[in-house]
This record gives sequence, C-alpha cells and structure tokens, in this order.
Amino acid sequence: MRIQNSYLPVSGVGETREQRLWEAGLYEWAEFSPKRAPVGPKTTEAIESFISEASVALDDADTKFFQSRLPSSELWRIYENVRSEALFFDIETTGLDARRNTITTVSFYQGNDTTTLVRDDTLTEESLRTMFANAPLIISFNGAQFDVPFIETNYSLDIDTPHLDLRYPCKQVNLTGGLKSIEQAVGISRDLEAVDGRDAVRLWYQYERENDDF
DNA sequence: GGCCTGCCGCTTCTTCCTAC
DNA sequence: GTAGGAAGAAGCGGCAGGCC
Repeated sequence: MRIQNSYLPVSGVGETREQRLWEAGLYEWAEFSPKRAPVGPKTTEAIESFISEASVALDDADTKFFQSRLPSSELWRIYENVRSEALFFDIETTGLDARRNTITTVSFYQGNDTTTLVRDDTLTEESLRTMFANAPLIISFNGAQFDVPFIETNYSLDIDTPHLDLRYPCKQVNLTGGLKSIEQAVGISRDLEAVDGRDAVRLWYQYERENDDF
C-alpha cells in the first residue's frame, strides 16, 4: 500500500467507496477514470481535484498535505512512500512526569543509521529541532501521548512533523499489551530482554555517578 | 502513578447514489 | 424529477491504555 492507492484522503470517500473504487479496478490514482468510477459526478470531481493536488504534494514530498487529509489512524498509508527517510524515535527519561522529570537520551533510527542524543552532551534543543525538521514522517510507539509532549515540555519545541504513533495501528490488528509484548508477538527479540524502563532510569543514574568520578 | 491522546459508540445532519 | 436508502462528516462524552 502506497498513498497513490488510497482514496480515503478525498472528502466524501470513506472505506466503503474506496473499496468500490478498488473493485472497479481503480487501484491507483493514475488509473482513475470517471467512466469506470462507481461514484457520482460530485465525488468524481472531488477525486480528480484531489489527485491533481496530491500529485504535486507527492512530488514535493509534502507529507503534511496528506496528514491533514487522512484520519490519524490511517497515516500509515504514507509510510511506504517515505520509508527510507522515516524517522523512528524513542526517549528515555528519569520518570513519567514531564514537568518534574527530564529526558536522558533520545534515540533515532533513519535509513540504516542509528543516532542517540545524550543529556549533558549531544542532546540539545537545536539537535532535536534538526532531527525532527529533516524527516517527512516520524514514527514512535505511544509517542503522541508520552514522547512528543515530554520533548515539547522539556525543550521549546513544537513538533509538527507528521507523526505515526504505532500504538493505534497495532491495536487495529489486535496487537496490544505494550511494546515489549508486541515485539514478542511479531517475533522481534531484544539483546537485553530483562531491561525495562525502570532499569533505564537506574542505569542512567549509574552512568552519571561513574561520569562524576572522572 | 500522572498525563492525555485517540478510539469508540452514538446521534444528527448533509450529501450523494440509484431506481423508477 | 423525485423518493428512499446509503454513506460520510461532525460533534459529543466517556474511557482505555501505555509511556519510564
């Protein structure tokens, strides 16, 4: 599934009409034909107008265009279009409260590169701004509720990059129970199975103590 | 344990399609 | 052209669930 296969961003088209369009053989925007479309003239006009605008947005890699037109639970439809530039991220903190606790590390994965920003070293407002601004799509697990608000509270940032929070697509396919259990369900193993978020806090303070010794 | 986003179910209204 | 039905949009409140 690429965004060119989707008609959901069109106003007046829901899953039922999109399904009918596919059944009529109109699997891609390029194949769209008013004569074959199983929709009325108004909807046809809306689809043609959308395709015209969306083609430009696609050429410009303007993912915000699609974010504003897709239901948030369907944002995954643009992933294949920006796969190599999509920015996966996760934060570690000293606790759950963004006002009382601080971010210790922020890790990013983009293309085949992993970058970790560390507090009191490479983790700065500017480095975060650069990472998020250069991505067409950011991806996290529960980041909409935890990671992004935490970053925005701790730094003067307003992260408006289109954000795919995997928690909700996972839930739609009955993958629930937290990141760890989902990883197990889909066959992803960790090098450090026994380490959880609380351990991350403990390890951070240990790291700080050892750094102070130097 | 604090936070809060997004989902869900429901209702109402509008728009559009289809058959006659 | 009209009527009935289908589908989508919008708005609302309540709440589940996951983050470290």
